[in-house]
Amino acid sequence: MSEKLNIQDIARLANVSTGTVSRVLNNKPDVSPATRERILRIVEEQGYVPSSTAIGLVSGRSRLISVLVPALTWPLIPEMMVKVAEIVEGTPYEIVLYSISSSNHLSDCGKVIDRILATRLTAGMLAIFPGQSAQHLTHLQRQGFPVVLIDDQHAPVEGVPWIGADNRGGAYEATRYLIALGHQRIACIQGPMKYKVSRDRYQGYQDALRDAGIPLDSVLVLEGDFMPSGGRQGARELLARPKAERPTAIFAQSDLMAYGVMSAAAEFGLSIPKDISLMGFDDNPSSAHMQPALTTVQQPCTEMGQQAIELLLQLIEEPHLYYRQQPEDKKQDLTEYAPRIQLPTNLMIRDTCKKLSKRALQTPDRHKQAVSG
Amino acid sequence: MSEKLNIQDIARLANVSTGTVSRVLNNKPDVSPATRERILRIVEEQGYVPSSTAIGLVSGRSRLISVLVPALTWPLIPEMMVKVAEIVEGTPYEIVLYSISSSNHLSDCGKVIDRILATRLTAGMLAIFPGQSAQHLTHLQRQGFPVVLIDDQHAPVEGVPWIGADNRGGAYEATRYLIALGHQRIACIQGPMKYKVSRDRYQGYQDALRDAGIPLDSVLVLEGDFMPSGGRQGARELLARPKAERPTAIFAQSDLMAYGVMSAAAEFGLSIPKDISLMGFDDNPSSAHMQPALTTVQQPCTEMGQQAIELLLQLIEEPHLYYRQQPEDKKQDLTEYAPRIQLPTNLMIRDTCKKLSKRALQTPDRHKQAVSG
DNA sequence: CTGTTAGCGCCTTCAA
DNA sequence: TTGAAGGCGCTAACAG
Repeated sequence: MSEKLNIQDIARLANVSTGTVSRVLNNKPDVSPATRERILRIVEEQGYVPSSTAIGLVSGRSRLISVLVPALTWPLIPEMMVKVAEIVEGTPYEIVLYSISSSNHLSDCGKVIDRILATRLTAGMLAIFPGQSAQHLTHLQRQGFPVVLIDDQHAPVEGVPWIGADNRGGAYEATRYLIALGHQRIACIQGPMKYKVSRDRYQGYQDALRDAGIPLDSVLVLEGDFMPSGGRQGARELLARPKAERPTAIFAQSDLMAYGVMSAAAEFGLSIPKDISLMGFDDNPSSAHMQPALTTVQQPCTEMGQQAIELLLQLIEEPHLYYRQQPEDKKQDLTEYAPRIQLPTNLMIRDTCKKLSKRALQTPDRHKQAVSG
Repeated sequence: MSEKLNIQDIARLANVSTGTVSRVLNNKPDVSPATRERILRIVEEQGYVPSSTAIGLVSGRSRLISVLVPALTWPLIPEMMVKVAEIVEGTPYEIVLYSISSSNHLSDCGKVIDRILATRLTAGMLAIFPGQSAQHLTHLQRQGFPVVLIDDQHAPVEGVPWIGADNRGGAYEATRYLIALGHQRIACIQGPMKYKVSRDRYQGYQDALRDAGIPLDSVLVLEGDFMPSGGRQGARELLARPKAERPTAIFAQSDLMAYGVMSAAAEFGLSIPKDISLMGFDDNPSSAHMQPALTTVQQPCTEMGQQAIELLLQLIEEPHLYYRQQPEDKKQDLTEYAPRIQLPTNLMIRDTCKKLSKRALQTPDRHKQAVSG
């Protein structure tokens, strides 16, 4: 127990060779039941656990999985990690955590990734919201190193398995809900439009308006930064307008921005949802605890984490299901089999959206009602 | 680049033996500058990175560090992890994440820990808020496996390095602040008293009242569960009382419970801080975004993470600084050198506490003013 | 200064 | 069904 024992010690104790012990440990056939039994008993008694390092060296495969995350403090990352960790725990694998903090400049980030590949310490990688690093990752994949991406900033890349949320659908549903509540002047505070996620959510917003026959009013669309300050700033701009030009609802494309909207509303002495309705996006854990509780679109964090890690494990364990050996090319090809999984979001109706009273409805066209989607 | 090359390939390319390459790689002396230069160049050119697995096997030491965390979704854990990850990134070590989810029953947890020790996959362990598992950990430490604890549920154990926050001091300062604002009827919604953290915070509350000459009123002290529902329930009980018996301030011993208090206040149509002041504890990231922004006691997450991981790295790299070989005993002893580090908290004054208007002051004794601490 | 050799703990042929 | 032997990639003596 105290002094670490090795396979030879077990072999000696069982009066067999190390080869036999190894076979038992790896559930290989061709071992007599009696011998197997005896060895197993001794292993148990001695609390022997094989050195994963040695196994890694000799077998050439690793039982470690890289998980690359942006700052752990970023909303929803912990939610995903919980599920990922839970699933990995049920396997012989362990998670090696690589955190791309903001302080790592891009160059470092590339180095980190190169090192991950070079050392071959891990058997594969799950990259969550890799941002700028996404490009480096496709490189890994092309070298035959299994990578799965959970991303929302970029469109899926050829050949790299990709998991994401249906941001367009979520925004569509959220906007449609606001419309159903009677809102027509619905402002949209976007994220940075360089990100696919922002464009997708904006698209959903646009589509819902269009399907309801509400003309898009560009003065109601502002670009934010996904952070509270961006939401606050956008809301201030919106709320400073004369009442007739003010939106009756604000759709903040992230919960953090919604928090900023709430504080701006307080500044203006406006009450949510009485004076103005508010919709968020993400469903950060704290959103349910806001006063009033934030109505928002829940990202399927758990499912994304689960799908992604299960896919990665499969890529690692059964690469033949996905990779094809290119006869004339030295590299492997996953192109045609790279899964793209887009998971549905979930509208969380809480207390920040209110049915618009009749008298507030004063737009010319209101002949259509949204039903599609 | 594509086919992984080993130290022999480099040796061949440089026309030297593997021994020499190894010496260069490990910065050993006794290599001619010219040779060293040449080898380094080739290593660089080829993008060669030694196999950490092989190094681990031959040297008997690991470059992996276990970090044991409760659910990553628990408040403040990500904040600590960020700093831990950042520091580890500057070392040759990597983080292996073990998440003790609530689904793991205690038995499993013990198994996880036993396995960590048995496989010797990692060189040491940082355990953050290990809860019930703390007992298993002392066991590890005793086997000569470096462990550092960040804990608040239990008193430091003999021989196990321990990092914590000054919960008593934080609660003392918070209570004193409320008193300075003129509050005398200050309710305290505690965490479960089986935890040291709850007792410590309660002690701080008590001490501050005592030092201010305010008698402790037990009807103002309720036990909660650190969760929003506990805070809500406690606040409902408090706020349902006739106004004269109601507290003028509530000290919730966690931010989550403070959120519950906020929702209870809203139910009662009470405004914070106009009608009642509220103090939290922890400073969850979202607390600054609450409406109104929550005044609370900030836990030194970053510092705790930093101190803990730096200590652990030192224990791993320079065990002689801490361990003494016991001549007659097979085990090592760290008892007398186990550091106990208690870090100060930080009062974050925001918008949920208000100076009590004079007319509300109607208690008999108000002769002392708190100044100690 | 540099090459050679013997393992680290294990798995995997190849014989027996 | 089992044992013996040869590495996996690297480091650490020990020679030269």
